[in-house]
Amino acid sequence: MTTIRGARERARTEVTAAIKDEARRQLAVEGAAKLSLRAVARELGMVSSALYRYFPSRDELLTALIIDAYDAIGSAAERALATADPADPPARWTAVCVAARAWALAHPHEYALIYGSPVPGYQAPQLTIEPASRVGLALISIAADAHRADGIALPPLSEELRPEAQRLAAQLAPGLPPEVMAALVASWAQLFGLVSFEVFGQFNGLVEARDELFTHAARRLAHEVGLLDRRRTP
Amino acid sequence: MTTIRGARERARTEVTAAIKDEARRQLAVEGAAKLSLRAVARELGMVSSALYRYFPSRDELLTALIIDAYDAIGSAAERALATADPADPPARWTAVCVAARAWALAHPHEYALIYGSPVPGYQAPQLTIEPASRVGLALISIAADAHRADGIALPPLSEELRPEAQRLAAQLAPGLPPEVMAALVASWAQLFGLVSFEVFGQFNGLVEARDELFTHAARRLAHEVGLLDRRRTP
DNA sequence: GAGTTGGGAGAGCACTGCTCTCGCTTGAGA
DNA sequence: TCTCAAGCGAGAGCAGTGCTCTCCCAACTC
Repeated sequence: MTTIRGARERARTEVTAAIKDEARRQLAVEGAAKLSLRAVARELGMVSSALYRYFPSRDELLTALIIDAYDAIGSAAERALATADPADPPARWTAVCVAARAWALAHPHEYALIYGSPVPGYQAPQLTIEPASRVGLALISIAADAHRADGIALPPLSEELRPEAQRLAAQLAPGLPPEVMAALVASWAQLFGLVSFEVFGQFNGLVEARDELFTHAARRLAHEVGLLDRRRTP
Repeated sequence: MTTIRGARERARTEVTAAIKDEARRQLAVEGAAKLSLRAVARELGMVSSALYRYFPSRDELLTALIIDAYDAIGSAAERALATADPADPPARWTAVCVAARAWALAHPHEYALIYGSPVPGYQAPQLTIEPASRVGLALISIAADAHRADGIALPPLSEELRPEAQRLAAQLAPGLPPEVMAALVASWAQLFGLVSFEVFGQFNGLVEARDELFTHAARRLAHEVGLLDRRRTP
């Protein structure tokens, strides 16, 4: 599909990328709320109205940045998963958690864009839900692999929660016990609670040894979804 | 200290409260980013510059709302703690969690103000850290009470994390084992991860039985900090 | 009662998102 | 090859924003 496109089309994708890059730059400095279309245009040497040829509104620009951010943290997680020891599920789990946290700490404003307060009046379009699920899917795949290899057993769920967990398991990881599925969804949210507290400054002046606390918590989460450390329990 | 103040002073506190109320109203409708000083003033029948007699800037108004929000969710948690069965630590824990979640779902924009992305360029002033810790302190007190009553034993921490946990325990709950303290801090962040995912729409189109998932996760968190259900393990 | 202070009104500045119109340039079809 | 619609940048303009400054009246203090 790398046909030689016309100059116009090529220019369009280049300008679009330049706008996103500059917007990301301003995002990193000032945060989403202060991201200004006019300032982006100014920095790019164009007039603000010209920018509307590429993004119909400020919200659309933000949506593009949101999708890119989801993809960035998602691929960071997937890269960590690919390089971790396939035979050590807890290590794979913590590797993904650590990678997600590292990306968040390196890109706090982009992280805030996707895991902070949703932009006012803004409804996440269908387009974002697929990239948004990549980290979660990485976590699920770890549990699914571990379950295929050794089986995972967790205490049974309550009557009220089991059907939901079964539905989710059927949808996302057929064969995975509902108990594991429920633990996965909860752990997924809890993981980002840990990251958000750190990125958003909730630990400021309270927790110092954040690396250690995070890896400790990530390991406990792995235990919570039933991933057992073979080195301890062979 | 309820001395009869002059008309001026009384008017000042009344107008200040009216401004905050109207701001909160607009916050609930549009969200923090669209909260406009001019709109608040307009709605109150005053001119925008007059509002600056009460709040030196938009950020100061937001800070006031933030403190109020922290106090609101904090007192909701404390109320839940006060009415729960004192002899049942896991029940006390889940009661506090459920109360915090209920407040968040009822006041999503105020919740976003305090647990979402920090307002751009905004540094939380010292004033906010005390009200911000009320929910956390409620959780800590549950574990401290349970530890005093029955003792809590958890697996030992790593060498790297123990000193930090000991420091935190000495500062916040003298006598509490560092293992419990570390679990508390992590659970505190994880709790708000669950709430944030729900409030910010991360569960949209994925998780339906949110009440059940949340109470399940809250119970697991209680277990994680070492609160044992006596009815199951007498 | 005189003087100080608090606070509302209004104009104004620099900025924002967004629209609309006016041209120039590009590229596809006749 | 020529034509003509589509793409796109420039500029002006609108309604809104946070914030400042000046003016002036009313309230409180001495």
